[in-house]
Amino acid sequence: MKKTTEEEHSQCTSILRPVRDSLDVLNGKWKLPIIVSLTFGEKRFTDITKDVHGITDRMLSKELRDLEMNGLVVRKIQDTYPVKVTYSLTPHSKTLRTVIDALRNWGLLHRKKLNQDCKERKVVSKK
Amino acid sequence: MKKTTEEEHSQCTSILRPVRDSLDVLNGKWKLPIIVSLTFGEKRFTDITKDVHGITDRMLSKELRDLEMNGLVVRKIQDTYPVKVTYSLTPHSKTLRTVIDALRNWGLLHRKKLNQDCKERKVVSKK
DNA sequence: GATAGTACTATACTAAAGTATAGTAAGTGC
DNA sequence: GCACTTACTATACTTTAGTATAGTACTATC
Repeated sequence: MKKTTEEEHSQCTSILRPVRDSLDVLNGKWKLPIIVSLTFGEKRFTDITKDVHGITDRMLSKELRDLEMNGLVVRKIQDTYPVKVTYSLTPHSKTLRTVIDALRNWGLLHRKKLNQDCKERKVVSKK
Repeated sequence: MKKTTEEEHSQCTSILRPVRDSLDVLNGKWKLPIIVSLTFGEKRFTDITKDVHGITDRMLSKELRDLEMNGLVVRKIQDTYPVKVTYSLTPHSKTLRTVIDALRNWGLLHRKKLNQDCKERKVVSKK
């Protein structure tokens, strides 16, 4: 095996830095799913809970606050009676589209792979 | 605001399912950085720690085991004296390239955005 | 013989993420 | 007046992620 060069190492960190910046903002089980839900237009609190199966009110409340602070989600209060609260994406969070598409495609690929491996194992065990 | 239609909801879950499949495998602070490090060829334990700043031995050990179980990393033991252990990507984990590229680009964009917002705030505060 | 490197594991801990359950203050519909 | 909805918050808890520090068994090198 060849030794890791200085060049290679600095090339590596030039990828790692922005990747970790992204992960810092998007980490956890819920943030991206919430954003996916909001790509279909502005939604109310309970509408999001219906899309994102399994999330609790507490988590959704917390994650929406986080996303708002990071400039990825806007909270709007319409002062009708009763008060309506809606959440929507910012232009900035719409640039996450490519990330979501990539994760989606890879998720599909990964599941396919798992099924394939599973089949192969069955064939082997029949011998 | 228009009501969420059934159609929209099922379209949403068709994206959400694979995205969450991906997140289940890739979650946490370290897995993707480790994979990025290994995209530059097979590496030894300490080489990875040098790339991925801040990771502890314990975490790297655990995450490599996780990745191996998920078929994303291969562990090879060369029975030379002393024993050499190397880690490398599988063909399957190489398909993560698009995910990594997307996260990298978004990370760069996000940092740019933060700097911009920071400047604007400075201008405002000068008034 | 001392020091350093490799590839870890062990132990103990903190912090963050996530879950479960309940409650509230407002209004709507019957 | 009663059940129901909306948009949450509060409290308490468990689980997972991550950190800190030390140790081991081996070899290599000075």
